Amino acid sequence: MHKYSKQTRHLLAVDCIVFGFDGESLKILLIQRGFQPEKGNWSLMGGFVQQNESLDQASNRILKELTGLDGVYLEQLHTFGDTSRDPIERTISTAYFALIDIHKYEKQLSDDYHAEWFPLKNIPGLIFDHQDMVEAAKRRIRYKAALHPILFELLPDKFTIPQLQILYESVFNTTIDKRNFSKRVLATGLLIKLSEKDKAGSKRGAYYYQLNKQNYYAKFQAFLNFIPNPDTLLL
Amino acid sequence: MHKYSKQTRHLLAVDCIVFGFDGESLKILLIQRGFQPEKGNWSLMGGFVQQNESLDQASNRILKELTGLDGVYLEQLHTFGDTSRDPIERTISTAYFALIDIHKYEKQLSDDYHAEWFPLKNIPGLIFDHQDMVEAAKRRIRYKAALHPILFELLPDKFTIPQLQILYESVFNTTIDKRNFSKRVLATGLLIKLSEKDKAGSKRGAYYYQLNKQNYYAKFQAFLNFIPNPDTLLL
DNA sequence: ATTATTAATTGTAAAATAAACAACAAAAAG
DNA sequence: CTTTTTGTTGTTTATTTTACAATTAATAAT
Repeated sequence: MHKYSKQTRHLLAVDCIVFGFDGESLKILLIQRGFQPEKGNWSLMGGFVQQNESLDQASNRILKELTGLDGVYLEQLHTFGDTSRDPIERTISTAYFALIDIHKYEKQLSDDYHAEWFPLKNIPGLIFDHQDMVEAAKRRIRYKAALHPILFELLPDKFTIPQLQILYESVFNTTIDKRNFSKRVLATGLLIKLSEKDKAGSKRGAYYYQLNKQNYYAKFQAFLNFIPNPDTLLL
Repeated sequence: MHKYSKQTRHLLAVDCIVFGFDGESLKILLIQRGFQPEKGNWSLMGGFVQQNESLDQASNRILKELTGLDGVYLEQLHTFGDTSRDPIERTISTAYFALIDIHKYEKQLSDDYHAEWFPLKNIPGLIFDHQDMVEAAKRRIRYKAALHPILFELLPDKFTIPQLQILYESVFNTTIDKRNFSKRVLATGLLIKLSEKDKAGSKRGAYYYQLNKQNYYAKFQAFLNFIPNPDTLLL
């Protein structure tokens, strides 16, 4: 039942870039495409948008179907609409990126699905324009993480400050002074110190911290660096 | 010739939020929708994506068809994909935002087209989810302008520092100290002082400035505030 | 011609923030 | 008990940001 009867209709897809952190480096999740063309080649998790679902619903559904991941941080990135991006038939694709705690789903991913993690610095050739999507996602995650505390989504519920620092250093490909880093993150008021220690990484052990969820939401938007007195802004 | 033969096809639209600045307040451009449903009601500039054009091409074409605007700053904002956003038939729409010098096109817009400028603080009811799109565009322009010098796109080729300040103050809905503001913008190295003055706004007259295009592109990406030593980053 | 008015231009001191820098503590291994 | 390894903490300096007001240039008014 086409009401706008004269208009062309298009194929619409969703592709998901899933970031994970294993304590050493930032990785993304890839699968081998299960159908022609490019069957067997590495690909992002993608699929077509159905008639009765929103883009957000489609991205969640596709991610779950292909990896089992559910209820994770998922955010729309960009829509890729070049006419020849899919050589078979024109398809517009909206890319989403996800941030997950890599260990939380490790077993599930390798047992039930055939997804594999690849370090960002060593990504195989990807189908179509998926390489562009990954690049855009890398830029976005850096951009956003420079202003908002989203990287906590990549860590387990309990984490240590050295772990957090390694994460930041690997996302931004830099090194940060230990003293200044911990001063800085503790000053945000986002962390709650636990009495328990993580003994895995060192002899002495490092204290676990948890996110203060309340402050997390409250401070998520505090970022306008260029503008003086951001508190006086009517947002 | 449908190669992915089993898949549903969708209507795809593009909607453009055009921002302009008249020296006093930030405004957006609206038109009265020319066809049913909602004919005659205020709407963003929108249209359907054709088979043989990319999204970027579609947004440029639609903007030109409906307003005559060509070659302006246009950037993809977000894709709105709720199933019921268009009550007639499901349509996914990718929103773009544009920044233009309002005076440059003032006559053209009112003579040849029936577009009208509305101050951001006084926008009429809009069709469909266009209000959401405008809100998202406002957030994006603030976000981006806090980090990148995009607001210059809203000004004429020659502008004065007081004009620039009013623009920033109106985008961020705040007030800024004159001395600190001019120190700050001049320190960016983005401005070239001209010998000519603008006598319109005051008796004394304010010097015109121009953008230093080279520095503009070079410094556009300099923003990573959270991260120390951004120069050492491998981008 | 003098004075009044208006908006543009410019500098400095104080405060806040960020950067540089190293010693000590805790626990395990030997 | 000594060594080794990694976690934790503080101070000084430099840089950046903020707060704050007098002067200048031009026109308008008398």
